[in-house]
Amino acid sequence: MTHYRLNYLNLIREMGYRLTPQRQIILDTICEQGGHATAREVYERVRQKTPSINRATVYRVLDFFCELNLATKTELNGRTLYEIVGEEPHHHIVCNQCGQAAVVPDEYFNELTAHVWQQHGFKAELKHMVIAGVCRHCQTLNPNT
Amino acid sequence: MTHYRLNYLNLIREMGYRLTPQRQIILDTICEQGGHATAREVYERVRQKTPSINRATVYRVLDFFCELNLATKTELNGRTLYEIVGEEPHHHIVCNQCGQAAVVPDEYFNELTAHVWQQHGFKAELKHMVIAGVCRHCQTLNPNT
DNA sequence: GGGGTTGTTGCGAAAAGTTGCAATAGCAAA
DNA sequence: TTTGCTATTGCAACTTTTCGCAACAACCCC
Ligand SMILES: [Mn+2]
Ligand SMILES: [Mn+2]
Ligand SMILES: [Zn+2]
Ligand SMILES: [Zn+2]
Repeated sequence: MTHYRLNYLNLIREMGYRLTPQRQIILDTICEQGGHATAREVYERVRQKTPSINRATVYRVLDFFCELNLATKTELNGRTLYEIVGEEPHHHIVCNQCGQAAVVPDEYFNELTAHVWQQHGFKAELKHMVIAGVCRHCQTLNPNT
Repeated sequence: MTHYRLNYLNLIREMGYRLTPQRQIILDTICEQGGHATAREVYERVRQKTPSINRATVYRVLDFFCELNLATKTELNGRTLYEIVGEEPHHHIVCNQCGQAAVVPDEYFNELTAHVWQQHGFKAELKHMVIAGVCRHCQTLNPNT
């Protein structure tokens, strides 16, 4: 949140990009929101503070943050969600039936990362994965299929 | 391809859904296309055969196929791609730098599936995952970062 | 502080994707 | 073959996302 703000703003300039007020406002907005937010939610909040900011700018800045690995963009339950990247990357399991989402740690992917590295020399950079399936609760409710 | 056609068409009816000409045409079109196809590509091809088919129908049928696990919908390199599901599920590794995509087998995900099962009682149903990262080639070209 | 370079923004319009609703047409049953 | 039920489609309007381009403004240098 506020903690990362300075680091992130510095990062932008260190990478040779310009630190515009739009980028600062949008960054702050995502941080305030906390957790996942849609482009629409970010835009609505942003325009309340600064109505002059254009919708296209919000989309472009969100993509820009993803490019810098400062945020992630993920499809979850049919919604496209943005989230600020913290120190520890995390991922989600999402139930196909009830839609409930839970967090899972990055370590679950260690073996997968090892496989693609050994077999393909591919350096996986897993940011914000979504694992679809059926949660414990829905399995007991619906023990067929 | 043609091989699956009958099975798929039967599946639709066995599940209690209606076998409409639109669904057959769209299924054939994805099969002909082979591999990944965007909604737009499918729509363009479909309308050449049968211009009366509406764009909304194409989107709805594509979603319908995904619902039945007859197809998958995946974001890859900024494009939303549909693909017919074959006997063996497969996944992809995609290079963030050059965009090259390769196929990886389902077994790479076995440990991940085991983790979420043991820790969360979650039954993962991995269909068509995309693992982002840097391919071998781009690593040698660009050994920084 | 003023000036030049060029990355970014706002704007308008187009493209992509979604939705509600009335008309159509599968398909099962008679 | 005909009939009835209702899932599915086409249509049109709507929302969401993208794009090209001219105007703007960070940032660097003097
Ligand atoms: Mn998350
Ligand atoms: Mn594929
Ligand atoms: Zn559930
Ligand atoms: Zn590459």
